[in-house]
Amino acid sequence: MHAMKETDIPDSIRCEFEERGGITGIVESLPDDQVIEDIVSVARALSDPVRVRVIFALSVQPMCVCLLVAMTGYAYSKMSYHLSVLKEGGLVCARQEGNYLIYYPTDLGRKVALWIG
Amino acid sequence: MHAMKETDIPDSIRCEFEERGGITGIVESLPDDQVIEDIVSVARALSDPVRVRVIFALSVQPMCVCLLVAMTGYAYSKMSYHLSVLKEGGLVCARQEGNYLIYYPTDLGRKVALWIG
DNA sequence: CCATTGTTTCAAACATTATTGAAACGTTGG
DNA sequence: CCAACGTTTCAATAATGTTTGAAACAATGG
Repeated sequence: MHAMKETDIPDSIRCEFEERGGITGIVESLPDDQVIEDIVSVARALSDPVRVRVIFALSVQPMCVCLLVAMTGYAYSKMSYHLSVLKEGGLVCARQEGNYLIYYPTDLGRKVALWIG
Repeated sequence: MHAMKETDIPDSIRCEFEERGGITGIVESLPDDQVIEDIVSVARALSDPVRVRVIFALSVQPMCVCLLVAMTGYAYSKMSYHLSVLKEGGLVCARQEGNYLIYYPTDLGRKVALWIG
């Protein structure tokens, strides 16, 4: 009879691997699903050059959409879309001032802009 | 004649905005394109839960693809694809050992795993 | 040399995101 | 109330990303 083997593992890592409790042990040491999802949504927000520029610009100073549009040359609808992705990722928010919407980074947005800078 | 106006700006930000050199000044203070692209490629690498789990797992300990496959239940080709995205983002690399490829985090990968954890 | 094992590559199907222009919404000033 | 302005929403299209299974590759052991 052949022994029941979990998975073949190269010698160089088997020992360390088993000390850590094998697959089960490692899986248990990973962050839970909610944390993973939060990381992913921030990462998604930063995974487009338009949005990275916008969040850097906003962390220099809050701006209305019309300024962002003037700065980038993009259409309003495009900018609006990207701002909404940044908002969903929790990186920016906005306050209304008269006819204008002024976007600015959240605390998280500021932290992230510092990290990646 | 109507004056040539750059863009209408709400009062609450005009002053600060002009002190910073207007659009030109702000654009100049942004990171240059290459830096932005690097940020985007790291962010893209982290913008999928599979990959976030993999990079956490690898920073617990280096693993061959077969272990990652056993750990997640994904097909080899799928895992291989995600590993290649992580590699392009500069977060992981691999060394060959006999028949096995053992993936491990780069310095950047380790830093990132610490930050986001 | 052959068969096996671990891994990658490829092309096709599929799913998610991004871009566009037009229309709608809310606020302001006349 | 009406017109103008800043902004968002929507639906259609275009572009990217992801998944799948089959085939190819490279290293190992017989």
